[in-house]
Amino acid sequence: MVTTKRSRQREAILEVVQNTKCHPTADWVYAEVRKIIPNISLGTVYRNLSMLAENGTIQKLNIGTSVEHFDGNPEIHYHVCCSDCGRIDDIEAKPLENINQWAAERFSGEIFEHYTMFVGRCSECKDAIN
Amino acid sequence: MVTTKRSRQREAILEVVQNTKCHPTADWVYAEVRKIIPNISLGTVYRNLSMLAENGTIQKLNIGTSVEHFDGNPEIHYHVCCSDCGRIDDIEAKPLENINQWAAERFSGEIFEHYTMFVGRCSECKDAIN
DNA sequence: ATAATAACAGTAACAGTTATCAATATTGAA
DNA sequence: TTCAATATTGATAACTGTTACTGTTATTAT
Repeated sequence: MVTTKRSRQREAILEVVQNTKCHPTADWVYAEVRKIIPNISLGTVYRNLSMLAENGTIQKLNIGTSVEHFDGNPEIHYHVCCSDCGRIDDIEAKPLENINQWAAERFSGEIFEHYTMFVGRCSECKDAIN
Repeated sequence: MVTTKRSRQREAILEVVQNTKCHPTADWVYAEVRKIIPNISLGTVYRNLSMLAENGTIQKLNIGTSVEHFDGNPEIHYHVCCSDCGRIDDIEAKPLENINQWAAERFSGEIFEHYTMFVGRCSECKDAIN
């Protein structure tokens, strides 16, 4: 039987990811968690982020770069990547389910779900221009 | 002044990418091009794929894995990734431009464009089930 | 032909991530 | 409480996909 034991490291990692809106990378989480547990290892951060994503507590995002990002909100939702500063913001809305139907009508197989990434300019960078 | 010189390697790479519908990785292209130019180097494949994507002849795709894929069709369009076999198919339609407007209404910044990746089951895998 | 230089093959370096392993921490039962 | 079983850890090596470097080769304009 495979049980799961709690660990202070995992709990700290989860707290860091849940308490930011910045859709962090493993490295960013590592730097933050080290403020709480200074000798935590990077491998532990990776291992636990994957574990938490696997069991649906958080989600792993693919934002179009080669680096993986994480989201403390496990609900699937859209994101915007600012083309000026790279920041990732949420689109506060439910995914458009009818798009799956639209795609299915144009595809010979089946459609289950979709992921959409917007590219834009965040409000801060927009303001900075003017 | 920066000129561009033709090369047999680049032309072979382009032909391989344009003559497949499989949205290949650099490694796959490398294997194919070696059938034409056996001693071509992997670095050359990467260099030219990037160059061709940069100048808009082909496009670099991010399909949600850590590996980059390429598409001989430079027009932006949607894709479906088969959750059974991993194959990537095109959705034969223009991107839904009004989605940008929809997103902009739910976001404090600006929206320029979007990328959508569908997850589904290709027709072959669908048939294989029955 | 020739000079200038873009592109090459081969290979080392790099970044992000995963795997390995002995030591440590957590857990449930005695 | 102690204690045995074992999940998790820190440290580090290994791995993967990609990029950078370097001396040589191929393309191009003159």
